[in-house]
Amino acid sequence: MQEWGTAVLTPLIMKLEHFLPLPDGDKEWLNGLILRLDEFPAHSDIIREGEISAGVFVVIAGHACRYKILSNGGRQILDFMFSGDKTELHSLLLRAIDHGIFTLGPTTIARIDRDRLIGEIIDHPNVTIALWWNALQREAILRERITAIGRRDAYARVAHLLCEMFQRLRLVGETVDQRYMLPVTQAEMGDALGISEVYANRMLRRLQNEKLIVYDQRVVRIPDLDALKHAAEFDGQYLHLDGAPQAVRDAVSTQRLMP
Amino acid sequence: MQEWGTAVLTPLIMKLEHFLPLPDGDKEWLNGLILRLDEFPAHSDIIREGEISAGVFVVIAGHACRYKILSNGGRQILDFMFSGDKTELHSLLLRAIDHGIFTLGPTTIARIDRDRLIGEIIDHPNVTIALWWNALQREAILRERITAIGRRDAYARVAHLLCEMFQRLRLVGETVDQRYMLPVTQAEMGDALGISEVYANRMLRRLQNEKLIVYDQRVVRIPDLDALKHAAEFDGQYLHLDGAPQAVRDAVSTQRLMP
DNA sequence: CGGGTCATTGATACGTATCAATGTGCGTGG
DNA sequence: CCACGCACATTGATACGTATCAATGACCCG
Repeated sequence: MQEWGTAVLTPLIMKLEHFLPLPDGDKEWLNGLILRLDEFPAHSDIIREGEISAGVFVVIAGHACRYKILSNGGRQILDFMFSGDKTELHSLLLRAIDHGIFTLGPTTIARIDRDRLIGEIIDHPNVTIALWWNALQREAILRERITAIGRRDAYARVAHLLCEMFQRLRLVGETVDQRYMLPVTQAEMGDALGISEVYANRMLRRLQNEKLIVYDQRVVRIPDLDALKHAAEFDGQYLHLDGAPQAVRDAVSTQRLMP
Repeated sequence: MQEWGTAVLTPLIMKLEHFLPLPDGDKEWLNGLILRLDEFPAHSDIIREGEISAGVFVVIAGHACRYKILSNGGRQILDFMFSGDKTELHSLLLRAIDHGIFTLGPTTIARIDRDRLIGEIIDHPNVTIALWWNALQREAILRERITAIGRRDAYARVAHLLCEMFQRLRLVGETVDQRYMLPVTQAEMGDALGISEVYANRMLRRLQNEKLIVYDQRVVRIPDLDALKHAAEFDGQYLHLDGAPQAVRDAVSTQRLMP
C-alpha cells in the first residue's frame, strides 16, 4: 500500500460528494486506488487519439481538455477537464480511445488502478451511483456544446463558454468573487467553439465593449452575471449541479438500491 | 407478469449482444421489465425538455431523435435513436431532462420498469457491462458530432451524416445493399448539422452531382462507400461497433468482473 | 382533385474565415 | 539588468461560406 497522504483524490471525492455523500469506507477505498501521480507541463499530451492502453486518471490540479485533430489540420476541443474530472474506461470497454487529451497549463494527474476499480466497485454502491450520475452529467455538457456550436452565433458561444467556465471553476474553488483566470488561450477558445482565433478575440472585445465582461491577461471579471447569462442564453441547468434527488439518497441509505 | 411475446425487446438485446453475449436468464429478465408498449405518430413528442417524471424507454421500431429548442426559435437535433436505442436515467439521477425527444416517423416504444432495472441489474453483470459500454458509445457519437459541426464544412457534414446513418441503419437491418431510406427530412438534417434547410439541400445535390450518392425521395444509394467516406472524412471507429475486447469476455465469464 | 408538406432553385445579405501586420508581455540568457 | 525572442493578443482589409427570403415544383393523402 502506498502513502499519498489522504488528500490526493480529494477533488474527485468532493465532486462525487457534491452529488451524494460517501461513507468513510468509500473514500478510503478510492484513495487506495491511486497508483501514482504524474506532473505534466503545459500543452503536453496526456493521451493520444488511438491509444490502446490508456488507463483511468483523475485531474488533481491544473486543467486539461479532450480534443480531436482532423485530416485537414483543424482541431476541435471537445470538453474541458478540471480538478476532480476523470477519464473513462475506454481502453477496457472500447478498444482505442477516439480522442486525445492535452494539458492547458501545468497539470497533476493521478493514475487509478483500473482493475481494482472495476472489480471492487460493486462493494461501494454510493460510488457506483455517483459515477453513473457523473457520466450523465458529462453527456449533458456535450449536448449543450453541440447546441451552442450548431445553433448559436459566435458572440453567444463565447459568452456561453465564459459562463460555463465560471460555474465549473467556482465549483473547484478557482474563482474569487466574480473573477477567474481563464485557463485557455484565445486560439484554444476558438477551437472549442468552432470559430477562428481572430473571431474569438473580436467577440471577447465586443463583450468587453458592451460591459458584460472585463477581460485582461486572461483574467475574466463578470460584473453582471445575469446580463452575461442572458447574452449567452445560458441556463446552467445542463450542468446538473444539484445534489441527488431525495429518492436516490433514501434508496442508497436503506440499501434498497444496488443491494 | 405480463405477456408481450418474447420478441419485443429483441432490438435492444441484439444491440447489447453485439457487444457481449448475454445468458438466457439476462434476456428473460430484460424482457420481463417491459411495462407497456406505446405507438407514436410521426413528429410527435415522446418526452419534452424539462420533464421530471420521464421513465426509461426503448425504441422498438421507427426512429426518434433528441433535440433542444433555443430561445431564438432555433432547433438543434442532438442525436438519433434507432431500433434498440434507449433513454437514460435522467429522472432518477438528474432532476429534469435537459432535452426533448420526438419521433421522426411512426414509432413504437417500450416503457421499462425503471425501479426493477435499477434494483436488479446487479444480478446481471453482463447487462451491466453492456449498458456501460453503450453509454461510452453514445458519448463517442456526441463527440464526433461536435467535431463535425465545429470543424467541418457543410459538404463534409452532410456526407458524414449519410455515412453514419448507413452504418447505424445497417446494424438494425434497415439497409438493402448500399441503399437505405433516410429517416429525416432535409429540415431535420439541417437542424442536426447546424446548417439551414436550404443549404442541406444544396449539399445533397452537390453530392449527387459528384456521383457520391444517388438521392431520390429520401432513398439514399451509395455507389462507392469509400469515396463518400473520404469526402466525409468518416472513420467509423467512433461508433465503436466491435464486440467486447477478449479481456472483458474472459472477466465476465469467470465472474472476476463484478463478482 | 385540392391542400399540405417537403424539395428545389435563384438572388442577395451577412457572419465568419483568412491573410497579414503590429502590439504586448514575459521569460531567458548574455 | 537589459535586450532579444517567443507566444499570445489585437487590428484591418478582404474573401468566402452559409443564411435568408421568396418563389416554384413535386409528391402524397384524404
